Amino acid sequence: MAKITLKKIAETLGISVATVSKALKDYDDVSPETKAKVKSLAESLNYKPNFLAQSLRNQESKTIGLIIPEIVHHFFASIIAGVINAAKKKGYLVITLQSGESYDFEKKQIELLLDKNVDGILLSLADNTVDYMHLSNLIESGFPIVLYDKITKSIHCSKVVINDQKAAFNATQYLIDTGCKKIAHVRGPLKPQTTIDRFIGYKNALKENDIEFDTSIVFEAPHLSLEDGQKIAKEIYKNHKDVDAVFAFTDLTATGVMVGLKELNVKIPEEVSIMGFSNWLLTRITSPKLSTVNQPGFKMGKQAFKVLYKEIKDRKAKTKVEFKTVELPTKLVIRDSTR
Amino acid sequence: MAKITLKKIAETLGISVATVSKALKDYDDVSPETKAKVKSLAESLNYKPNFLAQSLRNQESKTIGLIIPEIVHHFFASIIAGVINAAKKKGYLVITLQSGESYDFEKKQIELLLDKNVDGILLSLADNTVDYMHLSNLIESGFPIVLYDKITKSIHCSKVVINDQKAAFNATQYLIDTGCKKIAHVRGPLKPQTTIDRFIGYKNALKENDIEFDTSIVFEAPHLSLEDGQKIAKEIYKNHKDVDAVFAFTDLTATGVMVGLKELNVKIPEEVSIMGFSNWLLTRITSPKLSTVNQPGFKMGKQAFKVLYKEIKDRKAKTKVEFKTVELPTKLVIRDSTR
DNA sequence: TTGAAAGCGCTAACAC
DNA sequence: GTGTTAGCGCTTTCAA
Repeated sequence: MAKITLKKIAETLGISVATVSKALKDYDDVSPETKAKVKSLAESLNYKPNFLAQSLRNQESKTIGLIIPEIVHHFFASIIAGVINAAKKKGYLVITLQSGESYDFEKKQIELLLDKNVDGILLSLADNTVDYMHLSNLIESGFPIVLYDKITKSIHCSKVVINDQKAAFNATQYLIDTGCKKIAHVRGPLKPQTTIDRFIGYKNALKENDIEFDTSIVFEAPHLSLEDGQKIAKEIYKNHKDVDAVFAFTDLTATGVMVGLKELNVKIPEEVSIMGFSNWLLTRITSPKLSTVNQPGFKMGKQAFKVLYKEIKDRKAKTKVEFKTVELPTKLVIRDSTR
Repeated sequence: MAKITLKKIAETLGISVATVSKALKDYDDVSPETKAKVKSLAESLNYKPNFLAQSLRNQESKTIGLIIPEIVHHFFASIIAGVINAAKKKGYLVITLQSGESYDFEKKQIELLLDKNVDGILLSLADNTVDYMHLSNLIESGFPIVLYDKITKSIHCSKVVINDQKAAFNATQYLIDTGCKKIAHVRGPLKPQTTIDRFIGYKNALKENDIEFDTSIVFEAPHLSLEDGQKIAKEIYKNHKDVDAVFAFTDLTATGVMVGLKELNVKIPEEVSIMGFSNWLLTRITSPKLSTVNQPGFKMGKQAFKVLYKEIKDRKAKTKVEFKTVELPTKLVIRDSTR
């Protein structure tokens, strides 16, 4: 089955390609009769415009790029789903690429996407991205780009984030409200803003409640793994017996702490409350079930696309583009690992 | 920064566009000097060919489509990662779309991708896909398409699968070898081939070991959810006290069975061994840790792309395309939920 | 109301 | 060795 083109339609109808094109787009300088003829033929031949040709001509590919740190990860996978979902509604397709938390990859992926003439890019910064020249240049040149989740204040563009500070504050406050007095915190690797923000939220909650901040019970989980959590559990058990709650940067690590403490016969939540972050699937499977903060990945993906879409439209229309930062609300999900 | 085109280079150098194009492609009918000039200018101007124009001209987009049943799913996410990884190595980008296990979506997504001139499609059948006309037409027309994971025998094209029968056989055999006599099976929804194959593997293992097949201890988990498993656990506890092992279609359901039985004070694995399937993250978090069958998602994604890539190349070269089915090996992962 | 012509950026057959 | 030309399929002036 050879491809149906405008030309073919034009030829069989004995009219010009231009008229066919216009007829199909409902231009009002084409007679109703011609329109009808063209449309019905196009329909019956199952004509599909050639996207490539359209893109080349219109300078837009109706495709966006999505750079994600790790695909195999519940939260990020949700984001992908959200982006694809929102994009489809506007006739956009999405090319997904993985940065693997590496600055070099991140740069390369952006290049790849630009080479492919995507109309915009959705980006979550790799953890070790330190300079932002590659981005600020792009943005300055007028290319639509929206940062999501892992962002940086050093870059001036639209962003979609979770209010990590507030979320962490609420989580910590909940622990305090349920009678915990000595709350440890397991933080992630130093660099990303999320690590910093959740840490600040935690500290602020302590301060607000006149609880002394004790730096010796703030632990770093370098890989945010289960094993990291288990190690930290031992450390807590050994040197910080008075800890009665742990607020961890992410569910997996929280689970690690929980598993570790359970192995040492610490009762959860009677002796120690555990609070995670993200609300992954696994939180419903641990025993006891993990209390956590719901991080709306799917919504974030949708929202990020919407913001990007608006920017793409605005730029096309030469409207002034206003950068904005959208903050998505989180919700505490209280299960059985907290008192 | 206006885009650099061949034309611009040609103009500044005072030569023709054609020569520039050829020089950059190292055609040997261009003088070394010209080549050098062109290349160095292109380099310094940071010239990037326009993909759209190239695609339009060459009738290939260097993009493939990937239709995945569910993105937010450990196994499928691994596949996405594998595909993207392999594709990148060959200069291909991938557009991911989700079928949500719906036949109608599946059809629509394929259309979308074809409209976008992708060079090939990787597809895992939606569970409720029943007729295959949309596919067989495509394949007949010579479009490269490779089925992965959920396939059907009714379609003649290349496929990448796990040997589900063998995997299930081995899993069941292991249960038998460790002394289990009455092994229940929790199967998935009826339609997909995977459900059937794992069931057959289970049955074959029983037969091979002269264990009577008892249809009353084969349960169906309609949603393959944790809850399904929990319900089945109750049923087993109530009406089939002699069951001493459960082989479930997937880890989540296996976990459900395990959680359900534990709530009824059944000892795992002493009284009942539990075997899952897939080796998701959660298997390392349950207590006891779940024994399971490793399903190599990343590898499957890589392999699927490779097969598709070969087909794309072969078709371009007008070589005869030979359909093949690649079977990926699985591995038993024995943890603590089995004796 | 219609169509010829130009052009998006690139490639390739062919002529010089 | 280099350039001319034509064309991939589409859109959009502008002239008829």
